[in-house]
Amino acid sequence: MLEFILLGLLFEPESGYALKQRFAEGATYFWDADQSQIYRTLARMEDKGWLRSQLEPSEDGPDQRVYARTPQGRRAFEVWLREDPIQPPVRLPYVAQLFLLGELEDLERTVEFLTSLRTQLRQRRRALEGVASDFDVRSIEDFHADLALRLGLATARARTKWCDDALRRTRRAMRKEPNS
Amino acid sequence: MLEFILLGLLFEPESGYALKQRFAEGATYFWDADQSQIYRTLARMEDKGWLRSQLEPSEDGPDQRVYARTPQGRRAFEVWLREDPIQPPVRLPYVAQLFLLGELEDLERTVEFLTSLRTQLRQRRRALEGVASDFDVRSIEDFHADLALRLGLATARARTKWCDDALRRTRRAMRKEPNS
DNA sequence: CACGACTAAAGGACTTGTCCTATAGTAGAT
DNA sequence: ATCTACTATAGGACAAGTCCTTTAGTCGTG
Repeated sequence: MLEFILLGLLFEPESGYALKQRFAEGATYFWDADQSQIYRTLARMEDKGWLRSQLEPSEDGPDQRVYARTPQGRRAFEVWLREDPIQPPVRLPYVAQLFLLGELEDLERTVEFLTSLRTQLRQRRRALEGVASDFDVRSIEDFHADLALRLGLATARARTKWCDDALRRTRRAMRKEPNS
Repeated sequence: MLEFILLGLLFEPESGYALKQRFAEGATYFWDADQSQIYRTLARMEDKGWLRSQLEPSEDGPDQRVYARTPQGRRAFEVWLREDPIQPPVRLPYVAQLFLLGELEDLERTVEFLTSLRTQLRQRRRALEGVASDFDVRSIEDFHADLALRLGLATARARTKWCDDALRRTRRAMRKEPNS
């Protein structure tokens, strides 16, 4: 997966270091990757012939290994792009926690949990809203970035709303059964 | 992560096989796990002293290894439950595809992609709605299961709505720039 | 009684991802 | 001069997860 994302981000040649920055900046809302993994993946991709690299002197540090897509790389990327939408494995740790929190029989703790979750969800929503606010669709690339961003936003908003509602419901349940 | 989910599901003793069924049935909306991984994880947990197991004859097949939580297991589980909500790493392959689809400069393909995605999202939504419809909150466990389910539902609904909107926007953009 | 479907457990091989550490150049502050 | 922060790459060790195969008991169907 990461291979194809890196291929996509390499529409112009860049170093592993710069690619890592790009995740930290923009791409965080659909993927994130460890520095170590990025370097290893780039190396592997070069072995496969999807990339070629060149050491280039840097102005503010040691030499950079700058990677560029090869025609094979571009082709592999397009094949991936034309695949059906790839769903991730369902893996929502905090939902698992919430689900299993039933076993504590302690609604007090559930309220605490949801309160903390609300903070997290709001943070994510605000982060996305921040990106969205200074976003101006000029190109077809921007258009797609905007679509992706809005999905994140829609998700984040639905979840914060759900969280508020869940808190209300839990507090109500607590008033009815203050013994638990 | 899986360790704690298994601890949670083992509120009563069960075999690896039965636990795998449970994922397939209900727990799919917050986690899924490979059969092979479940067995290995259970074995590891027994080594740690979180579980103990016993071979028991089965009525319809070979002997089952039935696992039960030990007091240490229960304690470890509670510690995990009391942790702050654990966010998963952001990893949305289909959003990455959509984002990078800009590089194809082919809105036709984007429409195709979104159409296919809509089918997938609707399926997930319907699956969750199916579970939700025959869901009756009787216990505090049910209450938490219901909260978790509703989060899935809210997410699924927001996403299908987003997808419909994205399709409309793309078709509109296509009429304006039919050359791309 | 042969066969397929289901129940049940488990290991091999591999990929992906994480955490930590090492190495080394550059540039500004003290 | 030295220290810190940032730029830059890379490897070791390990954890988590996937795919595939093996082994074996049970039960119903043809």
